[in-house]
Amino acid sequence: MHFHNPVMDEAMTEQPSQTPNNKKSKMNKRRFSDEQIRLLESIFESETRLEPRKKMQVARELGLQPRQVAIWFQNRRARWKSKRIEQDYNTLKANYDNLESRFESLKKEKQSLILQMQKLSELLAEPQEMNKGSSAGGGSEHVDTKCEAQPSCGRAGCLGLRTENDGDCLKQTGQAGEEFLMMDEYRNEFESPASPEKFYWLGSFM
DNA sequence: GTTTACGCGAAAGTTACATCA
DNA sequence: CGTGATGTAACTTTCGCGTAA
Repeated sequence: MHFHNPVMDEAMTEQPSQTPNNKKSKMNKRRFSDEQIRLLESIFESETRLEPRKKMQVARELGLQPRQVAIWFQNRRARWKSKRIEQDYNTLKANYDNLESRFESLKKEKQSLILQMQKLSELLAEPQEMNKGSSAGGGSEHVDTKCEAQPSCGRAGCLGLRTENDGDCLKQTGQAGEEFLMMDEYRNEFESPASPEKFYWLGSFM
């Protein structure tokens, strides 16, 4: 199969010059015919690079200069690459957006859990306030006076649920405080999950 | 075995032109 | 018809690789 090539007829006959001066002049640039493009595309589908022999053969078949075929393949590879980069970008962006929205909902969930915890602490603290006057009450839970001094103590052991180790509740309170502090740091750390490192770190929780 | 010069082809970027809204 | 945007053929520059001397 041979193609008539208007490009060859009108411009290439006078040897597409390499000199920049001629470039501008009368290089009557013509697009390749649909048939030529169709064949080039079908070849490109199976091989994105042409061996010199194959290039000559294709050029002969299409009625083009081997150089034209080579250039077409170069340009086609470039187009293919930029398209792939665009696709990769879209995929990554979709993944990122998805992750970000999950992160946002987890953040909200965390906030509501913290709120719940605070309310529960307050609820559990109320009976202790009432028991203050009657510490000799039969069968009542042991109330740690150190704990009363630390209303913010949110640890289970300090919520009137006595444990082996809550002898020194102050110490635990300190730890709990640090824990909340850390949570704040954590929140600040992730207020803007835009940096790749943070993004990576976040990934380990998902 | 190494160094050097050379040719070739590819990638990346640019230019010039055709086409279309 | 003129114009800006877009697509693409062709070009230039740069680099890496293979090869012969």
